[in-house]
Amino acid sequence: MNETLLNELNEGQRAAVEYCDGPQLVIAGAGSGKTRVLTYKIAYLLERGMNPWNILALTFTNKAAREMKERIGRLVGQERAQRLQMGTFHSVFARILRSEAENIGFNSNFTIYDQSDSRSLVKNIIKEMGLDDKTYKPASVADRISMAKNHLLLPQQYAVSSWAKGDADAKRPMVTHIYNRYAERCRQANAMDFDDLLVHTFVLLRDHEDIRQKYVERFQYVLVDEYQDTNFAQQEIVLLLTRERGHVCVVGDDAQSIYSFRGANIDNILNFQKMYDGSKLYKLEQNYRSTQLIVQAANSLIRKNERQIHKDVFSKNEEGERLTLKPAYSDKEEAMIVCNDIKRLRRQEQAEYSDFAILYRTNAQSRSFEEQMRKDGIPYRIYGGLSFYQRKEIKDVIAYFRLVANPDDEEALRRIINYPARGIGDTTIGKIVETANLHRVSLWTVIQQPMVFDLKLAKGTQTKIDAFKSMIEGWAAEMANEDAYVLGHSIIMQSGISKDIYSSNNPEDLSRQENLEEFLGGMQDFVESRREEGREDEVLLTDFLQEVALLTDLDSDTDADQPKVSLMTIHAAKGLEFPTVFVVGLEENIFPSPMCINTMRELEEERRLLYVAITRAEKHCILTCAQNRFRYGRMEFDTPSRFIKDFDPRLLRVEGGKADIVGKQSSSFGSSGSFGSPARSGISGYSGGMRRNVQNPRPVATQFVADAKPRLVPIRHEAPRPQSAIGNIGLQEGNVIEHQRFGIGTVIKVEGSGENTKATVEFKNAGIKQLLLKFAKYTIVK
DNA sequence: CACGTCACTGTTTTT
DNA sequence: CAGTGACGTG
Repeated sequence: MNETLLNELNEGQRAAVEYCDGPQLVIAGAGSGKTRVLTYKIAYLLERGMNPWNILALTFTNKAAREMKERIGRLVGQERAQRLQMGTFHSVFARILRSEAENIGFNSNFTIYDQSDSRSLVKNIIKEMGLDDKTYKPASVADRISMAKNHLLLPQQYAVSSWAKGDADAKRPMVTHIYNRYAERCRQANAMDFDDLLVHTFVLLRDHEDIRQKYVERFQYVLVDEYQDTNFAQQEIVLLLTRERGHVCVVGDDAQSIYSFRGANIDNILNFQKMYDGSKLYKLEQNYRSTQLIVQAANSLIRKNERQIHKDVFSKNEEGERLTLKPAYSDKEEAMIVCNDIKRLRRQEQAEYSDFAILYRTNAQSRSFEEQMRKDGIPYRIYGGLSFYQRKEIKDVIAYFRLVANPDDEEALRRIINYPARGIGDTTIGKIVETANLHRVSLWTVIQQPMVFDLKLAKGTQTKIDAFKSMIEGWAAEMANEDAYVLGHSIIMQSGISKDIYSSNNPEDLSRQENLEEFLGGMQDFVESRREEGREDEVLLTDFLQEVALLTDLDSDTDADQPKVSLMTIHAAKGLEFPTVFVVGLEENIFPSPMCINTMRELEEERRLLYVAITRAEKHCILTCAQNRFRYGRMEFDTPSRFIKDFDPRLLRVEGGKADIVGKQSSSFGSSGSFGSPARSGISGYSGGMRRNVQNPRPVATQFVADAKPRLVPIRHEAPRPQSAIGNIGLQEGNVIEHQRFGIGTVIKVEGSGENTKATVEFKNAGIKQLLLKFAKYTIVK
């Protein structure tokens, strides 16, 4: 088995897979089979006898983890693969923090604040402190706090650090106090933000040697994917887990480090070898993805960067064609050019719509393409942007859930205490907040015992609050008995949300109704899936919330519909590949982003971003730029991006004879490669809760079915199972089934008997699943 | 306290 | 052009 496995790798990959005795850095050029090395390495470790639960693999997205698990499962069997410890830093450590919560003064039901919760809390604090929100812009302050946490600077340390000095110089001396208050408020609310998941993990492991030992013991081998995009906190956590044994393998490509705005530090990968004594470096340089000319063009671009680990990425695929730059007069024309190319290539090369991706720097750029594609009848799917879970009606519902699970959750409480309107207004909330702050307790504590905290309210108001309080308490009491779907349904009905949303039929409300039903359907799926997987005891509202908090819509990708053109930001395209890639909006003021042109470091990151975009392409890579663009509600003039001159002009064809756009050789600040350059610093699991149509933030014309009278999905009290009870008799290997949600799949294995019969099924689109037949809803096709 | 209107402002990427 | 906040009215 070992041999077969290794034979499918090239020499460099194989060497990287086989070395397991010490710290290891794998620099994997774009398209060089990075994921392949990781999956085979894990399979190799398993084959050598390591237990799957002793292997920790940290990925950048949940989706990547899921896919990798799946691929490993094909190599070594699904049962073993399922027991691997695999996920994002955030999801893996959130789980650990829940089980260790008491050790750091939290309750295991803690809420995870998303970015908008954080910002809103920061904003409230700024207001309460009487600071001017022009000097203290909530978003920037929140970002700064986030950045501090990524560097493991706790409030006390922050206060005496160079950061606080910097704030003082910038006439914002109070940031440190805001940070301090923010941390206290999170604690009172039994809440952690995304960054806290890392900070608290670090503190937990640092301050509790016994606990650290426990996890060192558990995670005998640690692998980190996309290491170039880890931040200081993540680096330190990995170090705490691996420093003795040194069984750590990090994989990444410094040329693809594009998340510094999130605290990612390219030095992590550049300095890995200094951090771990005796570490070995492996380089993967053969690109299997793209044609030669695409690889060469990408190389010519990235050469202009100063800070990088040298490598020679090459391709032995066909030579292919040069990059093409297609200048347009306007953003509108840009969209037309792209759509026409899609139609043309589809005809010429019998390509599917799913073979195309349109990549842009900012989400806002998707608009003109959407419009054009709708006009042309081209099916498309937008990734990212305003996700399903960020929509108002969904966030409202989730806020109720959150409050029921964790009544101390301040942001959830503020959000819904008066939604739907129940006569508890700003004045009242202000009083509650004031009292809570005075006594350093949560808002809920005050509401529960108004006398104790001397909260004075009008009688009428007090009655309303009491009603609200008992409503929440009522649900909380049911939380352990009812599954998430049943409880969620009654919350939506009883809270008045459904009444509010279903009271009118204007188009906006109609779409809110659909979203709500979608969401409820997703909860139902969640509960049923877990039952089918034999996890009957993990179907509660708290389980659902934990799932949902860290889910992004990139994760819910399983819809098997027709092929569609993909539209997304370049950041979201990391790790993906497409036969044809359009990189659009190559203009100054967009790409590089005007926010990122002040330092060499920033500019180099923008250039890496373009590098990432280009290297997503397998066969065709087409760049576009527009001369005029509709922005801020007016037409604006743009010039072509400076990066265009960075390409070797022999590798870039400009359409329409505007050859002057490309450079003869490197020029100007930022594109200086070997010439004198300006001063620089240094050297320089469950597969997707919402499985349906959770995408496009703006309605897509085609998909709105005229459902005469949309109404809340009627509740089912007892999961009906006759269908499957009949169905599973005689189900055996090789059968093809059609599952209610997963679609068509082939039965690979049937085990157990009677009540507990379990089948392993490989679905065409949903991957491999284990189903408890008692609950599964399917019919046998063959 | 709720709701409507008006003016302003700010625009990057996301676990 | 949106999304937000301030302000006034019912």
